Amino acid sequence: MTNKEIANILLQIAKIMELSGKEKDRFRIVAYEKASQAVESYGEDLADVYKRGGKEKIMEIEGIGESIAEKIEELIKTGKLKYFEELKKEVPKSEVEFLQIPGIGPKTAVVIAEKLKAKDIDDLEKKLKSGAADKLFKEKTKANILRGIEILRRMEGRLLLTEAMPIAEEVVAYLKKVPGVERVDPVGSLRRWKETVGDVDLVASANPPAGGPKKVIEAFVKFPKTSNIITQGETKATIIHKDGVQLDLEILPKEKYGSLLQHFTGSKEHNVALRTYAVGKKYSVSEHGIKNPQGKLITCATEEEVYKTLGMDYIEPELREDRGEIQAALQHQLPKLVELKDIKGDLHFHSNWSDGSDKIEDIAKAALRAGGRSGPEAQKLGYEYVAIADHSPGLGVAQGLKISDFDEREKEIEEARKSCPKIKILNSVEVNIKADGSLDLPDEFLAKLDVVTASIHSSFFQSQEQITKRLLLACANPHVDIIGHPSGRLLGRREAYDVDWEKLFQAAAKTKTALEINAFPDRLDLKDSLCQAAQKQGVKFVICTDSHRLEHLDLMRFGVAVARRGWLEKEDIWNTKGYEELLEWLER
DNA sequence: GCCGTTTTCGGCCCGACTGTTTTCAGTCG
Repeated sequence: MTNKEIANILLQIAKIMELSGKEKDRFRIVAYEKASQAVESYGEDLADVYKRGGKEKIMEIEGIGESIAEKIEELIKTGKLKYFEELKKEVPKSEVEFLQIPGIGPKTAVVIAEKLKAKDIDDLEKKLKSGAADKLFKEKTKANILRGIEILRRMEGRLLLTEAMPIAEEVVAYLKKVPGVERVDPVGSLRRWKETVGDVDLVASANPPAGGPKKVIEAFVKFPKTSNIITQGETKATIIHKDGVQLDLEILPKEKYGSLLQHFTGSKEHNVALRTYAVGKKYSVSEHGIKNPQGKLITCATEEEVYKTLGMDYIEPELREDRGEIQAALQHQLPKLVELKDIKGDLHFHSNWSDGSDKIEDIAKAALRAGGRSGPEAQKLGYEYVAIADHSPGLGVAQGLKISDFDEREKEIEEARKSCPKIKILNSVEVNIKADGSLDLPDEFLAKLDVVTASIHSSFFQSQEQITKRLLLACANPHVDIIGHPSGRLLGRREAYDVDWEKLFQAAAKTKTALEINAFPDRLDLKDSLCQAAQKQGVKFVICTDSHRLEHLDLMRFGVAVARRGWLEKEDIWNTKGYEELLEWLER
């Protein structure tokens, strides 16, 4: 039973309690919701935690007490939960389904099921459109529900961060040129660099003399790539970008900008935790400011003031997920997060020898020139090194190289080294970890290479035992330096393979094998919460782009974002080291 | 149900918007 499955059952319990209306204590419901979130974002599999320390160990997780720990125990042991099975009988399945529709809460869900007798969302939509629901809902409510259904269907394909960010940046750049605009900031999950986002939310402040909020809104809806204006008010507007993304802009008053920016950035969980802490200190935090114990409202023009007023260090947006950042901010123990400018090289680039599209010399020049940085920095800072890591023979689909090909390729690397002496070109491979855990290149050959990344590209659905064994064998191989995309997940397409993370982290730490944070858009693998868990075990990382084209070098910032969300510092990451120090690690 | 430098009992974040029952319940972020 995975954390996700356990979390889902806990959430279902909360929903059924709400729907049945029998549970008068709403905090009991909230407790299940919180526990669900705690389980879902927990870095290690609870089944493993249970194996190590039983129920008591599970109770150590914030938000899980004795009662819920017992339920988790039953789920892990039997795969079932009697309490849940009984509870499910209390409400029809359709009601739980209706709750997914934005704008519909428990009360309305019950009305839809009992009075309208809708069987499912499709049936509900039909009844709303045919007029069968007219007695129950007036026009606006009907339209509201239909819109909710549409949003739900669109939500099924949330945007990848790597798709949403460039759109947001383009709009921000556009708005910054509008007269009177002082500040523009992306907010929400986008500002926290979460791996997927729903809509693109932006906030801005404007100077009245130049026309004020209204003028800015007018400019916003005229953004050249607008396909549709949904709403346009005095201070707020929503447009649809021509490639289908919804963009929201809200103009905020300057004097409260900090409080509002903080509020809209979230996460919800972070804000709840922040407010809860504040209450303990007799403060009250809202988007309008902070009421001190004397009842005086302190307005915050900057986010820094918000945290400072509460006696905390400033918390970077990437950390605002309620994973201990508030406690750390109070104790001045927040990590100094790694930054893009710390990255000194990329260790995962596919050339046209395998499935990449570029010559080695061109890769070297591009890495030297831009070094994964876009914008003004790109001109100044280049990488010190880049590793050409083509696929090994086993990967037929990606034109993996035979040993003789690698020898040929080495000649081209030598030539590129001569024509491009300012950057170190490392002779590398992304070698396959086969189903039995062996590698598809012999050790004698791997020994000749500068750096070796080992990755799983086949037999994804083996048992946890099998998969873990493969990864442990790869770590134990003295020639393997990096485990590539350790979980194998593809966002929106494939679940991670089933790994015993605890064991992998221990092995990686012991053998000084780095885990890759793969910056490719639908990977972002190892994911943030696992990075955090691994770092605690002493694991080191590399952040690599897995580039197949020159422009993929720019993806580095998304890998860095994952590392930052995983609380990683410069010291945790090998490719922040200069070439000499990198060699020391590689020759360990 | 969870949790504790005020507490093992008695709290649990806060405010805005929406539709409509026109004074507030329901939902959201």
